[in-house]
Amino acid sequence: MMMDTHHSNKQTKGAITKHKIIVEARDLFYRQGFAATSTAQIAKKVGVSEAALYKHFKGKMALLLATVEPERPHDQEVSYFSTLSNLDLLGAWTEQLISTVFHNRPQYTIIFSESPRHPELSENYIRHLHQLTNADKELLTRMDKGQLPKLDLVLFQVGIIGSFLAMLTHKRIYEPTLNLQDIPEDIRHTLISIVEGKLFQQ
Amino acid sequence: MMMDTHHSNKQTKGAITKHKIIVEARDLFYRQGFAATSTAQIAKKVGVSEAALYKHFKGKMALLLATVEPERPHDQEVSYFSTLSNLDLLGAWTEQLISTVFHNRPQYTIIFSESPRHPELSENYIRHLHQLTNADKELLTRMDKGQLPKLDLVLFQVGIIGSFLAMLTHKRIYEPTLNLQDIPEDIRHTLISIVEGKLFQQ
DNA sequence: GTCTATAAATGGATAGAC
DNA sequence: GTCTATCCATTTATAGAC
Repeated sequence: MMMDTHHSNKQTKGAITKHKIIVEARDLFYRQGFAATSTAQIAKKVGVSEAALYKHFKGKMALLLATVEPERPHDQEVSYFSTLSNLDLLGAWTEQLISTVFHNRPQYTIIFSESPRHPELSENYIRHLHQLTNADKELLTRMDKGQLPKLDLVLFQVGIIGSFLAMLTHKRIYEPTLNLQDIPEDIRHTLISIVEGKLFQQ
Repeated sequence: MMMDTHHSNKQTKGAITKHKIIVEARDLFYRQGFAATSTAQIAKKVGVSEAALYKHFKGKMALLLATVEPERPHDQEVSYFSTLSNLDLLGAWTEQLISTVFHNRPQYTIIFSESPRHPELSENYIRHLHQLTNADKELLTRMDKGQLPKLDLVLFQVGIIGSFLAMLTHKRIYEPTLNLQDIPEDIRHTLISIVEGKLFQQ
């Protein structure tokens, strides 16, 4: 009845089904939005009955929460970041951030678009955004030492992610054929330039 | 039956009702999202029956389209912008952009969040974003002359707006008591610094 | 132009058999 | 753990009276 949520390896039949449900629900929430997606549609896509779906999740809301767990970025060693110049550190920080967001687009898109309506989601959101990577820590250290100007890193991060997701959406709308396997070069360039402060520098 | 949609002055009773419907629907779409808002809820808030609502709009979709018409920014004279230094022009451009977005938050929020799902909305979106202000034109002129680096202005604009809306949402979530009558200073500062390229400049 | 009443379909969620 | 069948509230939208 409780399923083996404490296992990360999906071995039992039930766990496999549960995982499938999460994957398909995430895809639908991402593409159609939470409210516009019905549990019937999810069940159909997974190939199970709605009743089965409700054995794995208490409700649609519990399912939403399960779909937004982002994977951690491939974090580098602290020592690596500490060797970088300010500019290179900022570049590496940005690269890591947008790479993480890009490879977890569905999760981030769902969180950013549904958070205002679902406070439960915000908790998840801050839990991840506030979890500092080594690049974050190195940035904060240098801000403390006065080597970099101080700013609200979380707010800035939110801004960068919001900007990134908006540009990706824009491109998808006007180039529907676009295959988004890699981060489009113009978007990457714009973001890196923004962070490194050379957007309108001559 | 067709109402006087060609008049901008809301004089007749029907037109007043129609305007009220748009205002209340916009507010609900903004706060709850399109899919999560029912026509019954809108009608109740306006104080009319659903049937009346459907006399003014063919369907929920037509109503959505009616809610996202942004007002034009208070555009300055070209001569004003042409006197500015590059940095001041960028500052003025950003100020005008975020001011327009801020005072039409519901419209921009709805457009940005619902566009991926509703292609009809995208047309509206590009119609407005592509409509160049005088500040836009001056920027493009200087890019052409090589006085400023060239970049995709629309994509950049989308990025700035996405960033702005995300930061506003972030603040609203973590400071629910916040009275958003003016643009929060930290957000304005972050955006201006981004555009002027002095975010991490020392 | 606005109402009441209602159609017709779909929404989330559960009971109970296997 | 999964199914069929079903409950009941809500959904968009319309018919027809006033």
